[in-house]
Amino acid sequence: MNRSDPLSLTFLALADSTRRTILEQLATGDASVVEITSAFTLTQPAVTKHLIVLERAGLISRTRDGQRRPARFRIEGLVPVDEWLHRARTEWSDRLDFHLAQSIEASPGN
Amino acid sequence: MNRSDPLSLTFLALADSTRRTILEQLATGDASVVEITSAFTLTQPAVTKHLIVLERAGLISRTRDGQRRPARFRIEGLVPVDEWLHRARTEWSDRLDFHLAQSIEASPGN
DNA sequence: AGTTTATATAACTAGAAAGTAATATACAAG
DNA sequence: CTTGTATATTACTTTCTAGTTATATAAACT
Repeated sequence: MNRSDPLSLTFLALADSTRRTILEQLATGDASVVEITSAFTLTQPAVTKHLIVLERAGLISRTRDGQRRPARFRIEGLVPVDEWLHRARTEWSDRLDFHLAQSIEASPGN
Repeated sequence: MNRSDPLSLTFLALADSTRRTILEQLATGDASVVEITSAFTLTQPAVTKHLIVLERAGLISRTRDGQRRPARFRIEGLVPVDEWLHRARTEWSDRLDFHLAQSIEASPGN
């Protein structure tokens, strides 16, 4: 298997503190590439690349404002991650509980 | 910034469908390297490497059973991700709502 | 039209990640 | 103590990622 499926792309986009910080900044409002760049010790092309990663992950959209192309946080992009986590916490922990119970039943003294 | 902080390590570990499948398998109970390997078309060293990535991310622990070193799913390892997501969904969406409200207030007709 | 400003693209480098085959280690069992 | 089995490690290759500088494109402004 590889890491080019949508969920992997989203997890991958989040696996970088620079990109998470960009999302945090975007939560305060849309921001242009120049504005985002000024928050880091990074060059403009580096920021543009991060935005491409975030966009492919569905975590931002790009708009148009004159010659600027501001980025906008897409909170819906987090839904698949949220759903995966929810499954892990519910279904899986059920199963974990089940197997734990089995072990206890099978243990000496039962 | 880089991607060696704990949260990035966890997101990175999850950004691979093979590793997510391993976690899913472990949710049905502990499994040895050989058992995990048999579920994939991968060599044993490749699986060992994936387990190391999952362990560094805090998502599994390794136990000892004779010559086997079964892996065990650590559901607690998901807590930091869960917290990050929760912050994003609550605080951030509050701020997003706030800025949206500001835009509406500032718009012509108000 | 020419200049400035914002963003994107190209070409490149350095380092990390995922995989392999081959080998070493460690424990179990005759 | 030798053999078999489970896992780890080493050495290597390939691909991907993040960053750079330099340049191209595109819109805005005189």
